[in-house]
Amino acid sequence: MTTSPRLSRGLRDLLPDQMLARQQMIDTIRGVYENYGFVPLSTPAVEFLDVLSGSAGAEAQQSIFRVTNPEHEELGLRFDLTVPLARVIAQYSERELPRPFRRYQVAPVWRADKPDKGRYREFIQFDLDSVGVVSEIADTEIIAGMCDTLGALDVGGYLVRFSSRAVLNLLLAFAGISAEQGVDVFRVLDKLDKVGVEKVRRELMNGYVDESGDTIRGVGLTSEQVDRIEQFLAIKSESRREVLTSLRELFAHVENAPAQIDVIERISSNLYVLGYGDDRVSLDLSIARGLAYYTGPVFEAILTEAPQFGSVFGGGRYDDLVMRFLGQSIPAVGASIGVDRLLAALTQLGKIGKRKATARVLVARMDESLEQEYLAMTWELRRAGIPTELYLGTAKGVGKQLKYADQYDIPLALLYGGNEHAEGIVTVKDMVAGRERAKPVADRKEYLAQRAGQVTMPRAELVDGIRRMLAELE
RNA sequence: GCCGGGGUAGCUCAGUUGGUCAGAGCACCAGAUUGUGGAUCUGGGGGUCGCCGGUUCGAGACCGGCCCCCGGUACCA
Repeated sequence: MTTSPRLSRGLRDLLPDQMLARQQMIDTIRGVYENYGFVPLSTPAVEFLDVLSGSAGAEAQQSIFRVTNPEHEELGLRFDLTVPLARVIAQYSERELPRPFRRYQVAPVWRADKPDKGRYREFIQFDLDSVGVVSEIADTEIIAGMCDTLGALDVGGYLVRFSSRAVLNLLLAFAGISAEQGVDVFRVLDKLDKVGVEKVRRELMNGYVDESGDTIRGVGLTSEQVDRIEQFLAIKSESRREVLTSLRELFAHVENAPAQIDVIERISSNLYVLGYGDDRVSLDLSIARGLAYYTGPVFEAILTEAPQFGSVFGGGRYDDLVMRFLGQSIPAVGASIGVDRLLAALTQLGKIGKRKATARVLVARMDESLEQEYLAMTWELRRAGIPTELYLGTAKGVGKQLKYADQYDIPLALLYGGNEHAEGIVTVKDMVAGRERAKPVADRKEYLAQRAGQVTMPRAELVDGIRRMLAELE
């Protein structure tokens, strides 16, 4: 009896073409973050359960993967990178980790949720956070970083929308809603994009029964309270300045409103100064974010060419997350990219290269007596920084080896047999040009005779010649 | 979690009232073609018909249970 090769649901392998796409994306993001001067951090996949659990609600607890160890400690796999960051901040002194601590982290996280389209139980997050900065310059920097990252990824159009939990708290005061109800209100408002105003209104009041027969429990607000929420949500403009003006008018009599609105005004103003205009960053008061732990500005980014993928990049300020470890709050603000979700979106938009190989050159082995020549040429190219694969399979024929290059999309094949050896030359075949030129040829003999896409060059000029050909392919 | 639709070759799928129904196309491999990936032709390998049980002389098909996938919906730190 053999073992059936399989994976538990929600888990997947990434084959080389998928890994190359993911790595390319991660490298681009890392480039932006390091350009901003953030530093990398790694934490273990496994944490103590109580460390993970603190900020999570009851249903969040359910989706933690439990882990056992020989000591029978209560452990789990991390479900995000923010909680481990909070642990690190609390655990290391300022001597070891001087503040502000600005770190990036790219790593897998695990959630034992029901898998869905594009949603797995293991996925990569790429986080960017500033810890220890009260000033909204840190928030500005995160939002700008989101813009620059999406720009560098060449995602096409994008829009970073931001709002503020503090402003939403003003709304609670304005509408006479208690803090406990506020949590539910934010959760429901977060669905606005997805389900529309009408359903949100009903869910905020008495609830309803949806098309599938499910009962949606209502929050229990009065009609007057919902009216006030709708007045707030009615503040919409492509101009951040206009939104701020309207907001000040609406909350003219709400206590503390000017100070909180000043915060987002400064962020907006900073962004204008840096050239992040209304076309890329919008002040959208309907942004709430599901997470309970946000305390200040919140933001999320959508792709304007693929809005159905929802928020691909989200974050906010969470000043109290370290509280439960240290008993005191430390200001923090950050954002997280759903790498796999964004990758899925970019793949669908056709913006991801479909590389299958890292090699740019395949050295074919055509004649056993020339074995060491093949080795020598391969290492010559490698030492010149040209990614090169020496064909290691058992096929003897050139045809098989070219087919191999074809299957892996290796653009150049180096052919060196007895003929080339005798003349002191090498033959290099451009696979793409070869394919194009062979297309109209129906006759086999003619096809073979034309040696499509091939050039020869002196053996001594191998490296320069290949380099030139690769440069032309770009 | 709930509603609906599915599961037959690597992929997409056909399979009649239960009785040569283990099939097609594509892909793959080999040969035609011993130094050329394409095209063409010829040949070939491949399946626990999702799993377990039941009905039947006989089940891919019918019945029951389970698993998984897809669409919708809910949840999502």
